[in-house]
Amino acid sequence: MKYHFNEIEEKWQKYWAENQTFKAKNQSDKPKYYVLDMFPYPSGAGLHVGHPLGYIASDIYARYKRHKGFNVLHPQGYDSFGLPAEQYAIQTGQHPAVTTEENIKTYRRQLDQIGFSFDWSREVRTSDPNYYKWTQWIFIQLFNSWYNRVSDKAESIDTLIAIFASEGNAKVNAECDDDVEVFTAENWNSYSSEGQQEILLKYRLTYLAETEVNWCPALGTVLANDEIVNGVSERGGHPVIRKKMTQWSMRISAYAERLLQGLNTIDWTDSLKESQRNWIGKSVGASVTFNVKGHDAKIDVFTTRPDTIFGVSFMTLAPEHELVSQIATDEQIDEVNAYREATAKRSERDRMADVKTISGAFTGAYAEHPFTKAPLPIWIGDYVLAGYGTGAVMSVPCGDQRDYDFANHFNIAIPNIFEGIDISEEAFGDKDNTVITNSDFLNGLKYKKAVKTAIYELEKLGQGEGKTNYRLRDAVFSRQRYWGEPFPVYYIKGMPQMIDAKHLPITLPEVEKYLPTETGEPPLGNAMVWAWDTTTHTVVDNSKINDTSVFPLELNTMPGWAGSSQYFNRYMDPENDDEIFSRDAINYWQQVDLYIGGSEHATGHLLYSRFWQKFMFDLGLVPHDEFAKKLINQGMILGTSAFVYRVEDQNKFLSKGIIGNENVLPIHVDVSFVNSSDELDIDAFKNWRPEFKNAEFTLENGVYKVGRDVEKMSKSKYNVVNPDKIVEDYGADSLRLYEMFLGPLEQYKPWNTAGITGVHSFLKKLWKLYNDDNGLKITEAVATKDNLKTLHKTIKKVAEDIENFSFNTSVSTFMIACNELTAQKCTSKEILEPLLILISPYAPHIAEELWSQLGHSESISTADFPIFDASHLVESTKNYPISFNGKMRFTLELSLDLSKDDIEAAVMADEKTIVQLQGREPKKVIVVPGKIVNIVG
RNA sequence: GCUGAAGUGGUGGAAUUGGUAGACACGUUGGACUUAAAAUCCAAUGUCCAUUAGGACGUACGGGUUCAAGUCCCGUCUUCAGUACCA
Repeated sequence: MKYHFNEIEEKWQKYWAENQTFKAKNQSDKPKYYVLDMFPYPSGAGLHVGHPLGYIASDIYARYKRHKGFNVLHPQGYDSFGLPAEQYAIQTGQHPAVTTEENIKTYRRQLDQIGFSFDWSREVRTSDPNYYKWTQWIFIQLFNSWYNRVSDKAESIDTLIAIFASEGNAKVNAECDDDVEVFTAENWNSYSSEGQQEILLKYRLTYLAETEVNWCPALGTVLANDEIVNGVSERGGHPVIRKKMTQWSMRISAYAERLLQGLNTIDWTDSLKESQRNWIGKSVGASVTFNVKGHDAKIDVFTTRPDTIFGVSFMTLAPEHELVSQIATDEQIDEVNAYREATAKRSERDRMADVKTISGAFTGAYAEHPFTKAPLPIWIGDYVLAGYGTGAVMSVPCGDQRDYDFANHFNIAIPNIFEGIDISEEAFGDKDNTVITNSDFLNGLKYKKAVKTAIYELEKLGQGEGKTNYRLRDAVFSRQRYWGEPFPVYYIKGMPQMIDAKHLPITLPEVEKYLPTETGEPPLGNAMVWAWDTTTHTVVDNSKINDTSVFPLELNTMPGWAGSSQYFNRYMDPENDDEIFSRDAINYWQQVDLYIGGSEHATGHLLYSRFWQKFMFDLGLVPHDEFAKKLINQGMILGTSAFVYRVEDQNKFLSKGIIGNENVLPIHVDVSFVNSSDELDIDAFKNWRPEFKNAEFTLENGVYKVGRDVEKMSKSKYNVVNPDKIVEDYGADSLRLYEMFLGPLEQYKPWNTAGITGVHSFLKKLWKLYNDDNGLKITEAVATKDNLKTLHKTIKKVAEDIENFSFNTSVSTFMIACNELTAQKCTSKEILEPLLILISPYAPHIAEELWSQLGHSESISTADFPIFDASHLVESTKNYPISFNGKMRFTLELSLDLSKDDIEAAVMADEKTIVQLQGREPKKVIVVPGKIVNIVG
């Protein structure tokens, strides 16, 4: 019988689906294990060979864990809200739900043909109302919570209201807006309901506030910081400007310290943890208050170097700083305004690109040094960012290069406070190797002591205190889009009200157009039925709005990360209509044991999810405040693009090797037109596009050679390789093995279809090990010593590889085992049966087929992983004399229960001692004459 | 600039973590089978010297530790990724 992979794979995929082989139960005698993939956004282009890489790895691990006796949860779903479906809808009028459904079908077909062991009965889709009901529910929980710094966790807003009503807010230590005023219990009780709501909004974990946001005019929406790359939008690369808008925000900053500390408790990659640490951006220092001369105004600054307080010679404010217009003098106001306008016009990108040019303006005002009372000129400059710290700095030119350059440029004094340091050329930024001088009470102190002393003195003066600052900003949660979760929010007199959770979900309304309205409202402004009736608790026609019982609903929708911030918990109990998940389900599955996904989500999804998980932990909903114990970043599979070279202004193409001094333009050409020797199929190319129909080619050695380059796989680069084709030609098992064989999981590596013949011929050889022309050739023959050795070294290596996620090397191990057993003419069932179990996580279809041929009626996935027996690896005693540097050296490979002392004694007695074999694991003893150097193993 | 990862044949990559560098695969070359091609199988394949036997060199570069270094230490260079006027 021949290896008909297409038939075999179809057969077993059908079998798995019909028998629900991989359905996980929410209780079991077995230990649980939760393996999760980052769920995909179902794009219209379908999957390319790069997408399944992580899924294959997690599938291998999940199948391995099943063999190892675990009850494995391995679900999959779709992150199905998002921009592309909406933009397609804008262009075509097609409802995003329709395109999304189509795309999901394609994805599902493509995923199924690779043979994943997903439990599809637990599928979730973020755009499904039964799912986003719970996204809305969490939003309501966040709205109804505040962050108590004393207990260091989120608490119900009711506890805060009780405190306000009994003692006011003076003693409350909460994470809240900066501008809350102090009030007493009497004040509170005298406020109107709206007044109270307005105050509470400043404390809630999700709040409505006028914030400066990243506005992308081309996309017509705001973006979170992590959605902006190099000053342009991550999607589409459109310019982004700063704009003030009223938006929902998430008070993630309340969790900054816990998000930072939590990193120490989870097994995630160092680079990813480092990214999150940088994003959170903790810095320890002090806040210092400077009085402005002749004004009531005070300037608060944050500094990490309070020890350099006597080196301050001026102040710099961000141009956008709110004090600027107040304090600028009449003489300077024109210059100041001109400068502010000039910087406002510059886009984020310009400002980032142009960091070398020093610019600024003098406000004419002076601040007062807290200790010396000396006047300090107040400048504005765009090197100070409005969005970081307080948007103002105390400038210490001798200790900070930017302040130094600014002072130099505008001829401001540069006092030196570092003993014996020359600052005539540049600032001195090193904090550890000097002593402070010219600094009154700090004279003679070193950095650490000076910082403490400075903070102590500032506190005594009431003009400063020790402070920790975080770069992490609150996350904007409103998007001016159609295809996202609607907020469960309506407005009474402009104040947001939550819809009671029992009336969820609030489903997306139908709209005629997916664009913003003519008045600039978000797309939901086009909806005709989008008002909340508080008597019937239903969404009703807008015309019924009367501001007594029917009110307008929120027009924004939630951002892409809303739906992905809790999906991993929902998989535990996805059908539950009464709760987000049952207590039993979460207590059973606890948290994700292994999460595999791309590192591009480091500061987005992975940070927001940790935030929501911690919040849900505070509410007592989940047993762990980290959602994923271990996380692995799979690398990306890159495409190998091909180029043809067109002579400038002509329809002539030069083969790669003969390009001389001509000006040629490289053009991406579809990789399917090129063979493995980089030769172009000229006819296919000519038929590709009309403009190439009459193209002329200059060949080398009779062929046209293309150029090659490794790039990200993308439609526009014509380097996409479709897994459908690979599965058709070589089978899913070959695809799975080859993706693993390509290299280490975490690494970025180029795809090269040519190499797949290696793993494919391995599968054919494997098949032949079990079958010949007469059918199955397995016998009950007793395994030979060599057979057993091959099997057990394979068991050992494969188990180690899977535990270490070194899937690439196990593929080699299988090939070696297969070759060895073929050479040994092994037909023994005793060997070949366990071998199948080893291979089945990697190549499940062929393993299932051969397994059933061996007479099993149950799926191979129910089989136990073979047990490793080291005794089969034991060699007869060997004694290798190796000449080294004129000395004799021995490497004894042995297996023994002898202690190190026994070996030592034996070797010391006689250099050529042969130690009798007695035990299990082989050991290697490195010996030089008279001395044991090392015992390995 | 800072942070992190990495640098091994023509190529993708192994190397039990200090113990025979280049496993395994692709590619290339030669051979077998075939009318022929495909498929399959066999052999060779780090570089240099040598007819052979064999020898020398070799893991980005320069030093060091060690009986022993791709692996550890110091310095230099290069590449990739993230981040960036963060006070």
